[in-house]
Amino acid sequence: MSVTPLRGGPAREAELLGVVLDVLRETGYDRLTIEAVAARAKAGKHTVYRRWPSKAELVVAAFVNAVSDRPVVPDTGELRGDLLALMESLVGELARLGDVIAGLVGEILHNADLARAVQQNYIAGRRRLTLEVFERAWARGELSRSADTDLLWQVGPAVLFFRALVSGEPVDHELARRLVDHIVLPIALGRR
Amino acid sequence: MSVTPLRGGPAREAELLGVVLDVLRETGYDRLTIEAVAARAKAGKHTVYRRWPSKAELVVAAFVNAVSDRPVVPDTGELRGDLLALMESLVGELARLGDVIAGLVGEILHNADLARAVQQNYIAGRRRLTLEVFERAWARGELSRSADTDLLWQVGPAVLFFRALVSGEPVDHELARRLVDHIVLPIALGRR
Amino acid sequence: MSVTPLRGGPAREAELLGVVLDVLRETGYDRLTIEAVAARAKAGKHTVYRRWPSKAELVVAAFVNAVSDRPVVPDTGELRGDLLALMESLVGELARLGDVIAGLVGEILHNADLARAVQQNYIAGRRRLTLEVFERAWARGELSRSADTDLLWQVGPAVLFFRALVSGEPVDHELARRLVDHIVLPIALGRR
Amino acid sequence: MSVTPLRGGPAREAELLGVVLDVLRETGYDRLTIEAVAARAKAGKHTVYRRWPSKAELVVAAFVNAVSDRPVVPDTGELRGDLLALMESLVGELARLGDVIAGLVGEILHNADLARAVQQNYIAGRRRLTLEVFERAWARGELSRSADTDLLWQVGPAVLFFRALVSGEPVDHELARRLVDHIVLPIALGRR
DNA sequence: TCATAAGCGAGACGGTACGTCGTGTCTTACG
DNA sequence: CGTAAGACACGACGTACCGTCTCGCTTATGA
Repeated sequence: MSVTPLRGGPAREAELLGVVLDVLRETGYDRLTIEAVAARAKAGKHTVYRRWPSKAELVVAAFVNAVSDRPVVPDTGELRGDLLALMESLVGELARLGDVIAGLVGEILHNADLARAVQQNYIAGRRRLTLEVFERAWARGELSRSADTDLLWQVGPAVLFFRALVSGEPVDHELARRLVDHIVLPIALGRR
Repeated sequence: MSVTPLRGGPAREAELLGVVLDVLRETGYDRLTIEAVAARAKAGKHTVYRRWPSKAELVVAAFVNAVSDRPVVPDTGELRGDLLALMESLVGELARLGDVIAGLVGEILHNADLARAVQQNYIAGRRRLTLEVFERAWARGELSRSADTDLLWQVGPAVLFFRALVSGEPVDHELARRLVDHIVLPIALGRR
Repeated sequence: MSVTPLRGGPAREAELLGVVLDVLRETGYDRLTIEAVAARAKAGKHTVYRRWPSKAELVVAAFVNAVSDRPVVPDTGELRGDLLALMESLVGELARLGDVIAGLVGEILHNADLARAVQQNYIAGRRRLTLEVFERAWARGELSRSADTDLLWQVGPAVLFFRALVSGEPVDHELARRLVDHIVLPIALGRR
Repeated sequence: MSVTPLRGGPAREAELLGVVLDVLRETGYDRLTIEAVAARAKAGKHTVYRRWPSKAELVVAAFVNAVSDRPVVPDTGELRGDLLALMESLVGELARLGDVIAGLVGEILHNADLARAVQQNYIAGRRRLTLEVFERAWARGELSRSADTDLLWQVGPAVLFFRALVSGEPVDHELARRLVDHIVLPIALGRR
């Protein structure tokens, strides 16, 4: 007379996506195998295919699931503090999800659905967050009227991505600080 | 008095790498198949494997081959012109090789050899080129003494990559100009 | 209340083995290819390899399957009739399975498992059958007490094999009759 | 006007054929590889292919070469002695060339050239030898007028082949003696 | 005496088959 | 019913041989 919950249901789903992240970290996107994911999760392949029809969608789901707990907009009362907080959260995110993002990059150009998913579930959020920070600075009178914020917002993320995924240089607190103090903040404030 | 190539040797090699670029553009890294490359080049699989032991090394070779004709250092006599020329050459490169680079990104984190190859054959060259531009500007007295050139050089490439590979926004002349005029040049000159 | 076969299981198996016989007849053992068998049966290679791990075992299985419906012991009430019946069944078997047996011969010396399989699944049965015929003849008082039946039983099969597989001479009813009347029967009866 | 010997010519040829026998003995016909033969003989593949255009012809050549020193017709003055000598030489031959013959058997049915080569270079010789023995016995008055010599001559070889190549039973002096004393000689002499 | 041609070892080449593994679909048996 | 398990047709993996083909190198005259 007990209610039978849909066996595992959403919990099982999260479990599977967690396994996807693990496998991605260990082997990379190209060598990730749906069979391996199912095996490690002690699931049948059908249970995976029923939910996500392809490797790309599976990995996107894992990615979206992992970034869905969006960081709260920081509000330190000062542009520099807000920017540093944003950069720090990105640094942490890259440490956790660098592999996932790297794998997705290879697909984005050949998969419009994936491109849209990343754009809407990830980029847009980051952009929004940073623009809010700029808006608050504008309201406080900190922001230079000439700052190209639509370009400026992505300088920080872009450099972090570039170093993490392409050039292989370290991505850490010190880098975040240099980016803010030597590039983003001077441009935003309109002075060097 | 003609040089006798070792039975098609280097010529065949370039031919194969050209096919790799074609296939990459059409299908992306993940779905690139050595069998498909061999078939399209009317080569036996062994002919491919003899030269490049894995898909990753094959694609790296295609990439290195495609970028090996390095752009000459531009010298317009003015920092802005030099930076614009650098950005323009990058824009063109991304149009030609965006897919290849995207594919490589997914592997870099899991393949130290590949990371090194990209670093040495690509990143280092771009970095050198840009730093030379900064040095000439310094010699001309254009460059601010406080500019963090070691970070600054990669702002342009990073944003271009970010937009081309991740956010999917357009990468064109206008973007190159905005990057130079709104971000890189102000920081380099030390004024807004 | 019907027996549910395991998804095509045994039926598919017999189908595959039939294809093996066809291919053997057309091309011979050396040129038989597992890929060709799978293709002709519209099966994946895995479906073949799952059941038989090597070409030799596959061919043995096809052979055993083809001879598994053992001929009934003939009982004509007279030694000559029994022997003729045995020879005739052999003649037919050689017509059907000569190629298969020929292929196996090349492997028997280098494959103990195969040797045992042929010995137990084929030779032993033929031997048993013939010795029963001799026993009945003995019971009837037809058989010479000095007949070396352990050697004699294989004279017929040996000559048929020799002609079918080695010397290429015809193997037919007339040969069977000559073998019985000129060799085996005289020795068995103890008179010429 | 001397004939130019093809460098190393016949000697190298015999050497290669010797290697073929070795490889056959070790691996069997099906797994014999022209590449392996060439490698072991430190020869280029071309050197092998120049002389023998296929595996079957190569092996036939090795076989013919190995049996080309035909045994002299024994003449012990008595049918039993002659037959024993013939059988003994066959027993030895099977020990040396069983593998080669086994391999050939698998091809004979699908290769008319091979069939003819074996027939002419091997079977015919054996047959001739044995019939001569029977003729001498006839001349001496030993042979029954009713003996079917055309069939009888191959009883011995057939049983030896059958046991060596198919049933795997031992082939030795004792077997040779039993064959002569219990089968061939009684039939030949027309008494039991 | 020397080029010169042939045989040679070596091995690259375009292919085919190997035996393994992953794909995405489907079926079975269980709880 | 949703699931774990895994068979299935398919096709790519990376390796090994196929039979053809060029390479240089030797070697042995016959110009």
